[in-house]
Formats: sequence, C-alpha cells, structure tokens
Amino acid sequence: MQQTLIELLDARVSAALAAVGCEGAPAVIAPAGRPEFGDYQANGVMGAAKARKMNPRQLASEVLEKLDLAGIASKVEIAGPGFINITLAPEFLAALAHEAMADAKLGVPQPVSQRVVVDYSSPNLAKEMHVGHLRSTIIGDALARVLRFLGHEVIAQNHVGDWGTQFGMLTAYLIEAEQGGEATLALNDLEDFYRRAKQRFDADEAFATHSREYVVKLQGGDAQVNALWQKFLDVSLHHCEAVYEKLGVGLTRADVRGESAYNDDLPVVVADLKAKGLAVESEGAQVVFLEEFSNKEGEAQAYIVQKQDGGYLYATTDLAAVRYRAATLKADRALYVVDARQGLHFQQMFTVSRKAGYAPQGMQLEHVGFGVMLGEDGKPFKTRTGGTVKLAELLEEAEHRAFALVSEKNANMPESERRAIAAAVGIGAVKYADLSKNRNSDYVFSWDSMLAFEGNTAPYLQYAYTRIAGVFRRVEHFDAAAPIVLEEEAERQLALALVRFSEALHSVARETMPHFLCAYLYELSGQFMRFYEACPVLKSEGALRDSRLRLCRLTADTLKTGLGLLGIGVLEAM
RNA sequence: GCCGCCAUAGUUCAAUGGAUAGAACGGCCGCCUCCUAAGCGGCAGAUACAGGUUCGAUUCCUGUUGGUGGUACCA
Repeated sequence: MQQTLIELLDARVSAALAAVGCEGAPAVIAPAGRPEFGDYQANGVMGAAKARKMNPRQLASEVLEKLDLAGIASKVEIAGPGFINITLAPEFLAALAHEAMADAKLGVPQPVSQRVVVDYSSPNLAKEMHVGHLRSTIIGDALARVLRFLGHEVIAQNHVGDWGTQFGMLTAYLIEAEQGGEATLALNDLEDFYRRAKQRFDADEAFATHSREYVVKLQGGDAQVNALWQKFLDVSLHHCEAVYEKLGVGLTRADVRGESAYNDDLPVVVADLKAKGLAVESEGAQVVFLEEFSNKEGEAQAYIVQKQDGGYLYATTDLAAVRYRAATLKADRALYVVDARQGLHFQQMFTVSRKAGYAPQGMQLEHVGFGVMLGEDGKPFKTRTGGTVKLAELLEEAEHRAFALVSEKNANMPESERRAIAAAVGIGAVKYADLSKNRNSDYVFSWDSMLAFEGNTAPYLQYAYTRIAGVFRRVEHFDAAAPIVLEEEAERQLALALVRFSEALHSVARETMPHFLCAYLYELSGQFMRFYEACPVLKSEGALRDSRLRLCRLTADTLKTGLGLLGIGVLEAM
C-alpha cells in the first residue's frame, strides 16, 4: 500500500467532491466515532455545502453517486446532517492484512525521507541522571525509532551539559580525591561527589579559589586540568550509559555532542550577530531585541547572547548548535525534546536562527516540549525526604516490584526467567506510563497505577503478545500463506486495527506525539483480547484455523514492532 | 507587572471543529471442566464559570476564577 487508509479515502472522497463542483473542499476523513457509523466517516460535505449555500444532505447524496469505493467499502451511507459513513469490505481488509504480512515494514508506507536531528536526553554530566531526565530520554528515543522506521535518517544528538563553572570545582575536588587515593570510590556516587565538592567549595576559601583557577585553566586548554575534566566526563557518561542500557535506550558515545563542542564557535556567533545588526550592546551585555516578542507597549523582549563579564549563555550555545545542525549535519528537520518550561527560550532561539540565516527557511525547527513529573501529592516528584530521585534507583524499584508480582503469579518458574520478565515488565511499565500520556501536560507518577499491571499499562500489551506466543507454542503446522477470511465481527475489527498501524506511526512522526502509538497499541491489544475470547483459534479447523492463526501472527508482529518502537520489549511468557 | 501553558467521571488519563465526550483504576454485578483470569462482559459516574463565533465547540475568540511556568545576565 502506498498510502494510509485515511489518505486513500481522502483521495476518493475529494475526487467525488470535485466531480460535483466542490473542487478543493476538504474531505475531512476520520475514524468513525461509533461502531454503528461504520469504520470511517467523511465530515467534509457539511462544510462544503455551507460554503456553497447548498443543502448538505442533498450534496452528500450527489457526492455518494460519484464516490468510487468499489472493492474498498461494503457499505457507504449518509447519516445525520450530512456525514458519509464508510464501512470497509472484509475482503479489502483481508487483502491489506495479507499485504502487510508479506512486508518487512508491515505495510507501512514510507514517506519522503528526511534527515532529522533529534536532540534528547541531554543530562548535565556534573550530576547523576535523575527522574527529570526520564521524559526527554524516552520520548526522544521513541521518536527517533519511529522516524527511522519510516525511513528517515535520524541523527541523535545528546547535548550533554559538560561545561560551565561547576566543572572547575569538580575537577579540583577530583584531584584531591585522587591524592587521597579514593577517587574511584568517590566517583561511584556522582550525586554524593557533587555534594561533597560543593561543601568543600562553600566551606574552604582556598578550595574555592583553587576551583576558580581550574575553570580558567580548563577554558585555557591546560592539559592536566583537561585530562581531569575528561576523566570526570568519562565516569559520568558511564553512569548515563548504565541507565540507557537498563532503559533500553539506544544512545551511544557517538551521539554525544555536548555543550563544550561549541565553545570555539561562541565568539564567532556573537560577532556574526553583531555584524548582522541583530545583537547590540545593552547594559554591557550583547543582546538581540526581538520585536516578535514585544509587550503591549511595543518593547521588544531581550535575548542575551553574551553576559556583561564576557561569558556566554545557553542561548549562545544553542545558536551555535543550530548552525552546526543546519550547515554541517544538513538536517531537514530538528527536534528539541526538552522540558516545556524552556518554550520561550526555543521560540526566541528559533526566531534568531531564522533572522541570522543559521536555519534555512526549509528546515523545520520544533520544540518537542513536555510537562513535569509530579508526585501523588501533585507537587514535583521527590523522594520521601525531599531529594531528587535518581533514575537508576527508580528503575531498580520498578524491577523489584515487577519481580515480586511475577514471582507471585509464577511460583514455580526459575528465578532467572522471573528476573528477565521483571525487567521487561517493570521497565516497560515505567516507560509506557510516561509515553502513553500527552507529553504537553504534567503527569502524576504513581507506582500503584503504573505497576498494578492491569488496564492500560505496558504489561497489558505484553500479555496480549504472550497469549499469541502461547498459541503458537501449540501449533505444529499451519499454512502461512492461507487466505485471511473475516467473518466474525471480532475478526473484522481486529483486521481493521491491524491495518491502521501506518496511520498511528505517521501521526506520531508528524505531530511528534508518542502517545498516539500507545493509544493505537492499546486499541489493537483490546481488539485482540476480544477476538481471543470470541474466536477459538486452535479449536477451529481447516481454512478458518489457518486464517485465525495468520491474524494472530500479524497481531504479534505488529505488537512486537510497535512496542519495539516505544523501546519496550515483548516476552514469550509472563 | 508582562507573556505562556493548564482546568474533562471519586482518581489517573484520552478525544485532527463533527453525531449519544472515550478508557483505565476504584465501586457494584457476572464469566475459568474450554488456546495463560496480568483477561472478558455489564451497571453507575465528567467538559471550572459567563458570554461570543459556527450548520455544529471539550476544541476557536473574549472575560472571570483557580492552578502552574517563564520573564535582562542558570540551564
């Protein structure tokens, strides 16, 4: 299939609209709101009729006469004020399912390929990763996977915080720890390391002076301090990689391009902005005034690119980065998976990038923002004692809880197997709980609802997969090329859900909304569960059995692929 | 102050301007001699408030209330 079902129906209805004198009128195809309205509905007739002062039901019947859905729909009817309800023919759905099974991409059409930079995770290397890094990391990872699946060339950019005055303090403390012979031990817990360094900094004036000197030496390229800094970064990145490994996130060292990578470019950017008349001096700082962000009095908002003391800010670094992504990486599209609170910064940065010509007109710049994680009290998620929750500890807790539940349900299963299931289920539950929500809103993190492992959770989807795996364990032979026959309503609904995979993926890529894929997979799993209850597979016979087994096969493949795109694993048993 | 975002069942979340606002959890009632009940079916339950635009508004506009975030030298 070269297009999604919606695209196909849109083309057909648009053609019919054009045939009755409504050229250019949008067909407005949407999945039907209710089962009795069929599978898809075309809502465009009402608007077209209104614009032409026509009777909408009359126009709908004219459109219907011209509408060619031969071989596609089994029923097309006008309803309500002028809706066109379309029910797809079982044979058509069966054919699409058949095609999907023969295709490595499960029948998902590949759009025109773009080169897409996805900036995500980007932790500060001065400290250990905490829960605040979870959303960027997994949302970005899911988007990167979906874009790659659709044939885009994704360049992941882990824009880590590896620069700034705090690294003077950390390297100074590292050399002390090394002299004390306990550097390895001290670096075991980065959070603690930072705390102790900060305590030294605050309590000991000599150490503070020493730290400041190190900042200067670091910036000046001093070999010894640079080596210490590199060592610290290396340790910190190892901590990150352990978390990525546990999370099943594909980021590697090759994707790391930290803030420090742009150091040399910062004065160049500022000079360029000045030369272009964009940056001007104000109160000793270099500032770009943006009339796009002015208040009612017409006063332009300031966007500072260089401080009074000559230092640079993240605004400058981000401008250098966007220049790099456009000019060197030649990206068609750049996604910034960063906290929604930085929305204003990105809007300003994008505006300056356009004005300065750093990002060409054709390059899409998108801030993929997301809300904060809240505790069950509605306040930012913290430990009982008010500290930040380390990501590594959160994930351990998830596995721990999952292991207890797995053990409860499968007392006789070998421990190693229970551990493997607990890892997939626990981590999957954490990721799914996050990814399944609209990223724009804040969300409440709740162990209880996340690890109840029932309802709309990752384990529900994983369980649907294991049920299918269980069926195939009992199958000795079946005709993998047998025709798919959709007679029962549950079979038809399952097939419909299966062929909608492409719509879900295209929506995710277009809107950068992973929760669309979660909603899709939950719907698919639900349809499968209903099919499983209503249509015996192994107890049926002959062609019917083969057909049902093929539906099972495609469902399993789609679930595995879809969950894989969310970075969630499936299990043969659980 | 100014600018932005948010407000949907008891709770946690959905809903490209479309029909009777969907789920999940919790509550109540059913379904395992039958492919794993981490499942399936049923019942009750919601758009903060007031206007406006529209054939049609949870969605767009205005105002109100209540949250929350950003906002000249952190990121």
